[in-house]
Amino acid sequence: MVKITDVARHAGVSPSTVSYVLSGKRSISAETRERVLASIRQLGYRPHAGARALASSRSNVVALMIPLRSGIHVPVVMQFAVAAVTTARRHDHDVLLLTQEEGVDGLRRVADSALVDALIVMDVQMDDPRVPLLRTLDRPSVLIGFPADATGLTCIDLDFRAAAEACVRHLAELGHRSVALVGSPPEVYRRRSGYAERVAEGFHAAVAERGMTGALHPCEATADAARALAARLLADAHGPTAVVVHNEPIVDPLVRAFRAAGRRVPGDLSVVAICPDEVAEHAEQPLTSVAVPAEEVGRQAVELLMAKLEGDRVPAATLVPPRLTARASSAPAPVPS
Amino acid sequence: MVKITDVARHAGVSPSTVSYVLSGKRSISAETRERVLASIRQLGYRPHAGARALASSRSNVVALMIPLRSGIHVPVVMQFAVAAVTTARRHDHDVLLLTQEEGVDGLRRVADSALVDALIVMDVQMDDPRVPLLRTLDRPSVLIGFPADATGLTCIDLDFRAAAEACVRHLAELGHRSVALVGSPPEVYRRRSGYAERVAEGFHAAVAERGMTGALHPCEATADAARALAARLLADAHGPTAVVVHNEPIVDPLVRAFRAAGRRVPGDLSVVAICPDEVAEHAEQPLTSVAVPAEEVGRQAVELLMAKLEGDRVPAATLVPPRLTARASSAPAPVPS
DNA sequence: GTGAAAGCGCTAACAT
DNA sequence: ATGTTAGCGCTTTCAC
Repeated sequence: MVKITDVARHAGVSPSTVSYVLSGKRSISAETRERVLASIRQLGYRPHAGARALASSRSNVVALMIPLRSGIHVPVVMQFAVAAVTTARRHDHDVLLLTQEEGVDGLRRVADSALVDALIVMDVQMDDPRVPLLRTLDRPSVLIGFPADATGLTCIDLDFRAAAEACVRHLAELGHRSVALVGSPPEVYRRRSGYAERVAEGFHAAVAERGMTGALHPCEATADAARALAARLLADAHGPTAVVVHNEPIVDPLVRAFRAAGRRVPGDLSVVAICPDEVAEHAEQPLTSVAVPAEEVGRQAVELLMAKLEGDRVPAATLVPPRLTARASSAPAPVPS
Repeated sequence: MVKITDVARHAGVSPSTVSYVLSGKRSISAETRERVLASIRQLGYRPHAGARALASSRSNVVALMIPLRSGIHVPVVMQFAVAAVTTARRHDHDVLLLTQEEGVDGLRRVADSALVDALIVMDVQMDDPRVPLLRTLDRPSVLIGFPADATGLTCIDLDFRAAAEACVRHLAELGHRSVALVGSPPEVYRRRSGYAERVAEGFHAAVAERGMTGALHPCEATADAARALAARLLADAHGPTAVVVHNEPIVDPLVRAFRAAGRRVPGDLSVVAICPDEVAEHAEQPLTSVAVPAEEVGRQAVELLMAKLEGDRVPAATLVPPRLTARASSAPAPVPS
């Protein structure tokens, strides 16, 4: 293994000069720098990560804890993780992958052992056991999602409240007066995931504000459940003329069930989804949707973390504004017959 | 930060004794061990990962490089990654996440800097640029998938050849004589992914062996492409009575297209898929399938890696045998009218 | 069964 | 602008 002293000898300088060339923490004459860099290249030198971490108390690794639980769309998690890794690399950091399963102890372990400099946790619940830990940890962290009490923490997520409002507004502008929200599985509400609650809040607020009617229908993420719910929604003669869906896996089955029941989409029934753009684009019929910007959230989460590592102050809350794209699944409300 | 000398003082022993209690690398009297462990607990001691890595030249971290490319089913990658992390943790290792994008340089970087002790790479191509590097690296690695030349490497994957054969055998036993293989997108064959080629080989071999007829049809992973392909397959009066599908995203659209064209599945046409069990189970109609055992491959890949780290010899090739589960999409071939 | 002490390879404070 | 050197916290010989 080639080490910093080898490079130093080869370049005819001291080890510290090599170190400073690499870190840029003090000015080096152009000539010396070139000589050192040439030696590094020729010898194929790579600083030893452990030695560096020990001497500098910086590992240049961040932890990313990903959720495993049901009711979470897997591709979104992947998109997020990939964006996080890509962004971290741009800041010369690596990403250590932890699963939710590891829980609070896992976070404590990697933080206390100085394996990581900072942490990102996804899928934060209203009452998340990891939150108090993160508050006491001496290392910076960023949460994806908002716990009930976010004091002293840095959180980021899609503005789900505004997302739901955007969906209702879009439908209201098309003349719809009665809408339904097809939500996450009941389990998600039971464990109080903030995003699900916020979608419901935004939906109800927007509906109330406009004097519309609208109800929340939690739904399991299975085709059967989607069909059953579709049947219930259609059974009511005064049922909704539009549906907001926030439950990726059942978007397609739900639309098919409406069709199978003889309803045209969007002729008789409009559908707006809150889902990743790819899901909306690749549905059988392209869907009007508010995007779940996993890539952007992942990128920004890491940017926030890096800023904190640099000692910068960052906003406690970052709400990514929703972006609604009108596609083929929403249309003016049918004229009452 | 509490360090090993703090623990040593607190327990009234030397630092080396604490170290040995933790590593178990020499015998310690039960009494001393208890006293040391109690001190560790009381002080909340965690060894510094960097210091450890420096002194022992072992980081207890393994790199996992995941694919990003199209034509790869995302949930399978996730399943694999989660299984790898879970298994690594059981062996007291952590997982550093790299993206395919980082390529050969990324692998070299984490290996040469001693950030990781070992590496796992997924989605290995027949002619993969990472293969020669892994061969020269001084650190052990395990490849998911088989390159054209696997000399000196440790590879593991589902036995795709046997998987295709199992599908054909199942159909042959049901009396089918003419079958089609709906494969991966053309791009996947172009970049020579081993698994796609092996499925094709196994399919053709099994078909030939039984004097059946059968052709490969690569297919883009879009519903449109699936519909177009279904139309082509059904246009031929002497077309197949059964289809083997190895392309997760289009399994459902394909079956629906057959139905829409008036073919009953499995009455007129049998369908067998090579896909994760969840896809087969949660399809509109449960599908007969050979499972893609992502979880098992992930677990075994890490077990192999750990064995290599211990200095054990491991098999160069591990082919996970296919497991076919008959479900509602395959039935005896229709009687020729 | 236990202790003393020499590094592991690097960074950064202190020199000049 | 560069060199010298004292650690960073741990593992592991060597010694008893």
